[in-house]
Amino acid sequence: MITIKEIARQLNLSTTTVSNVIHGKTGEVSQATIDRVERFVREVDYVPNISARNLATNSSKIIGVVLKSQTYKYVSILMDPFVSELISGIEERLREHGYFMMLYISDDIAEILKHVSTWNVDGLILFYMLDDDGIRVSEKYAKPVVCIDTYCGEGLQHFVNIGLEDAKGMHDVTQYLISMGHRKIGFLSDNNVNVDNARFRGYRTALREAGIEYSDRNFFLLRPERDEIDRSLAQLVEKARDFTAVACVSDLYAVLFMDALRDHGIRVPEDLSVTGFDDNLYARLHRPALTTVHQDVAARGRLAAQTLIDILQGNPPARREIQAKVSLVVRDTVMPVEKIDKTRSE
Amino acid sequence: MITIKEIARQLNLSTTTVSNVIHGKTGEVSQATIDRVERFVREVDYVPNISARNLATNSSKIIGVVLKSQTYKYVSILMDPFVSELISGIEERLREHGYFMMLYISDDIAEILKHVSTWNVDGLILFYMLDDDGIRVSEKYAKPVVCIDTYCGEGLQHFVNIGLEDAKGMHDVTQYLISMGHRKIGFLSDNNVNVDNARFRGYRTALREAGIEYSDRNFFLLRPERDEIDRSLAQLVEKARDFTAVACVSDLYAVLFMDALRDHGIRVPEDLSVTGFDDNLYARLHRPALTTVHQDVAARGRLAAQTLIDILQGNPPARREIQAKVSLVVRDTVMPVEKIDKTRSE
DNA sequence: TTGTACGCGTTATCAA
DNA sequence: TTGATAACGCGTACAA
Repeated sequence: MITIKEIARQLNLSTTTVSNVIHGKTGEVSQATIDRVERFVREVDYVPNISARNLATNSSKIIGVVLKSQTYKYVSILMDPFVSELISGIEERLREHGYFMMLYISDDIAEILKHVSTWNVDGLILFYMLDDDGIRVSEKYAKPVVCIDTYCGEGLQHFVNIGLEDAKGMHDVTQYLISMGHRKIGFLSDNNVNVDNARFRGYRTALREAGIEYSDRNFFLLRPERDEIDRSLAQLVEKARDFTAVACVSDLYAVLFMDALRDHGIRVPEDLSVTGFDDNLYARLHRPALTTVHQDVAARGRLAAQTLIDILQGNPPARREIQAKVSLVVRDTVMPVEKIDKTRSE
Repeated sequence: MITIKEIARQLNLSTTTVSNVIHGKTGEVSQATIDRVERFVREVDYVPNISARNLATNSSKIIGVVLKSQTYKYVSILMDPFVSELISGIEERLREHGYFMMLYISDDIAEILKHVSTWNVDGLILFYMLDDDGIRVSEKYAKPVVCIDTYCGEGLQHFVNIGLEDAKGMHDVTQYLISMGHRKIGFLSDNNVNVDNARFRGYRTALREAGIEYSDRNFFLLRPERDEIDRSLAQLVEKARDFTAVACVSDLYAVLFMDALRDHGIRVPEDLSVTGFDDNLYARLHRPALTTVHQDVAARGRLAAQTLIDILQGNPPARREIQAKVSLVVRDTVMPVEKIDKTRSE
């Protein structure tokens, strides 16, 4: 691998001049030398040594993408289609701007912070980090941080969050169910904090606006742990017999729930209407195709990366909370309630 | 961030001694200083600067994972569940051994090679690279390379490939179809080279062993391009009326095909038996659940990473071609042919 | 317009 | 048992 020093020697120039030409600081270099250097650099296929450059500039061109490894739903968090799509968007935008992505998958915040500082990472993108972890990062780490789907509480004032219209999306899809005549509408999730809570609030608001009463029985709480999920689904299927529709917090849960329903002889949408949230591959591949709330995940990834790059270049966004748009996608899992009552098998 | 030099100054020692203690080269250091240094290092939370270390050792702890971005099937190659799972396996094993993963997604081999040499990457994992690209990498790049699903031809003698029992898997599932009485069995794929060709050969072998004749009409060639796929699927559905079973080259295609069948009123498995290959989430989530060939993708990712680490530590594997095991998974998309004949709706 | 010389943090080779 | 000191390749202030 050829070095700047060697190029300078062969061209009978100083390393400064060569370096200046390579970096386009050609204000004080004669056109003749510029040409000479540029031609030679191309010829010998010069590639800078990033380690040396990082050492000299006290920076890296690395953006750390931090994922918590703990997950019930998949073997690895990388297998969550949401995460994959997000990363693909982040990666694309970072690459366009000459940054590199380093993935940190761990539950141990201390370990992550160690890596981040050994590599002298220029900025961080955090995904779905809970409040206290975020605060620990924020204390130890002075560089720009962009979060995704993290409802940043106090103490994270200098974080930027790339959120989503969670409440609006769930409100719209619930309202759609109501417009189809449904009044006994359940909400299915595995928790009720952060993103899930925002979606729940959208659901509640839609009910309230329509004058429909809510009770705790409406909450379909799924236990997602590997050895609990089947039993939990079976219970929720039984519970569903008292409802005409269930709005699920995610497409994955909607699909799992629909399959459980089918296994117990309850047809979707003839016996029960079901909706999802996210509009990922599951929603599109499943039959009947899922009525759901669309979000453009890759675009959010790009947005997160872009926001971080902007901050690094001295252009912080106007607001600390950015919300990406959602839209309702009507497919085949919702039926008007009058038809349901007619065909109901019980 | 505290440096070795600073530690040495505060402790009234030389950087050499501090560095030696940190690296456990304590053969020639007194116990007293060892303790003193170790305590201090822990106290000030010393973290090495990787850039400086890489510069000094002329190596990095980075493994490059190279993916070709070109893909019809997904927005980004990262969204292929196979790729996600593979990466998760690679990442896990690399992290366990103190290596870091850097993802390179591009179609431009030259660009990838440039990145690889700027970062002074210690080794490379290539996924599904075609022969000529592999050769170009091999020429410019002297460090260890492990391929995944790349049928390495000549000129890639120093590459190791982590393959799969593709032929055996397809042979077994085809044989299973035959054992259920099927004789009119199609093979669905979008090409017939490399992995797909190996699977095709397994299919052919099973037919031959059973004395079943094969003609080009048996090949269900899918056009996967975004604006072609629907028409292509419709044609294949029509074609399927002359068959009792179709063995698909992948779960994704099996699922897409089954949905197209359903949309055209052909039931699976009552009217047509369908099988897949890979046993990913699609196969498990789809209803009817897909009969398919199981492979443990994450395990292959770990194996690839482990093989590369072994090579880096001076323990190259005995064989250049390693084949991971597969096994048949019987679920609900295959029916004995006699039942099909009875219920056939045409 | 070009060149010299030093610092970045670490490792490694010697010498003490 | 420990310590100077020279690399590693690059960027840059300052000098010429």
